[in-house]
Amino acid sequence: MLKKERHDFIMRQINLHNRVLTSDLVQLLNVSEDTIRRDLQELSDENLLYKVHGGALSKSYHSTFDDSTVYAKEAKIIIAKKALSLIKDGMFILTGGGTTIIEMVKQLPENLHATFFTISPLVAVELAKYPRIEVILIGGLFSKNSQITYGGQVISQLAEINADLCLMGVSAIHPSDGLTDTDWEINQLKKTMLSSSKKTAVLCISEKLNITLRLKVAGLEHISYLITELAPTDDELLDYQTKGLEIL
Amino acid sequence: MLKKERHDFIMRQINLHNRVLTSDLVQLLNVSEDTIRRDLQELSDENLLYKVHGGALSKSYHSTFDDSTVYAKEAKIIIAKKALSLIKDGMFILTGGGTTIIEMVKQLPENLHATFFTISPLVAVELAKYPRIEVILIGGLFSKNSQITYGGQVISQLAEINADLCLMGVSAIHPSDGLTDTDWEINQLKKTMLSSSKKTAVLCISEKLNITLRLKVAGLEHISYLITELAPTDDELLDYQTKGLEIL
DNA sequence: ATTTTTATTGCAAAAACCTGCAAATACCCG
DNA sequence: CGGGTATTTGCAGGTTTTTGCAATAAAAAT
Repeated sequence: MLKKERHDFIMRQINLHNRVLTSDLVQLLNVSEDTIRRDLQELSDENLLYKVHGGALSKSYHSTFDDSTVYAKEAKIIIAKKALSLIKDGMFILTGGGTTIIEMVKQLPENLHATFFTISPLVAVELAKYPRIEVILIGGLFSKNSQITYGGQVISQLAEINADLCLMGVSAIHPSDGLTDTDWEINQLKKTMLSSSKKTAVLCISEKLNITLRLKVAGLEHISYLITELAPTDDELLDYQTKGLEIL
Repeated sequence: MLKKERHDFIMRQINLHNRVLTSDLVQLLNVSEDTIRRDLQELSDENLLYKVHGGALSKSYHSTFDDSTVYAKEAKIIIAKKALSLIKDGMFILTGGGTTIIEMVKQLPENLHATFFTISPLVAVELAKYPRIEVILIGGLFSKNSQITYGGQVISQLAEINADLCLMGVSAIHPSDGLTDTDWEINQLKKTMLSSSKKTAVLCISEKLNITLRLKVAGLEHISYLITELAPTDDELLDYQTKGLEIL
């Protein structure tokens, strides 16, 4: 293998996973550690990556996407980890958009083998980093605010899907009012997503609990799992425990 | 064996495998290393391949990702500005993916009023920043390599569109061989895009000129505009000027 | 504090490269 | 046809690049 090809390979790995380990590259490329280290050094000299002990990191990831930009990131990672327990190899999974979902996607196990349907381009891009995941992006009008596709075309495509699990972020959830939202289009969309999946998990940080908005999406009886960053026994979740959904 | 034949052989190897090793060529062509080296040097001088230590690489196989580098970014901005002259208020525009297209989108006038169809989530996200642009993301299978949607669903949706203008990046273009590519799915896609638009503009940095890849997308007669970073009168473009397309 | 892992440095062998040169071949023109 | 010129090719040599190894330093991990 030519050196330039090795460099390209390394950069591809970095762009894909945002990081790369020296030891992995040694195996993958079948050369000595020294060679890899020198490659990383050269790429680092060219400002293409950020070299650290043990490997290298994507430059863009660390300069532009600062951790602080994602609100409540800690909480979202906890939620993501819980959601993972619902995901099994071979599943058909439908996801919405939103930062919580994206955070979850980033936590997926490297070798998960599954099929994802999504209405979020950003989720699709994240999912594409996993070699064994098949990604189907549902197209249609693109919403500037929520960065997801919506509208009749999306809904009619969703209607044809029958997923094992739907992972959905929400704007508001309430013990008796259920899921609610403010945007009519998004509302329609979420209803359709619910009916296109055998089970639905709602991912939601605790500050969205006990809020009711204008438009009703669905009652809690249509939700299978509620996932927050709190312990399932937390006081704040008491009111939800009797509603027939499983709290993670 | 004649020198020209050797050159052709080498170019075939390159177009086929995207790379070639000096040592392999020595064996295959049964000549000395020096001869091969000289051949590669000459082909490199003619801008037909990319010479590296140990062999040579296809120029089109410049791995897609290098956004932190300013690699050809200047050129892409020039291209983008030229492309803008084709875009008018009220148009229906179809775009592919790729860094050149994204760069172009970033240069759009703030208040452009138009409808964009795209198969690239990243392009959609960029377009969504413009308040008066309507964005329709065409959904389907999502390609991990090229970060665009593809497959039957995309094609059948494209078939229903009739855009005023199609803006397309390319892998390779050649005066007589026209547009070519390496991936069959992408190939199908591009063909459909061409037939879904009244006019087509090809955006392409000059290093992709005069390259032929395995699969034919379309002859130059199906292209309306060729946009590179070079002046329309540049020598490198001479061969294209007689082909009935407009060079910007 | 000790062990393990990862980095750095210098070195040497192998591979690839370049330059100049000369033999062989092809080409041109009277 | 034949002599002169130009091109092509392989070779000899010296140079550069690449790569793995060993010894040592530095950083994590325990």
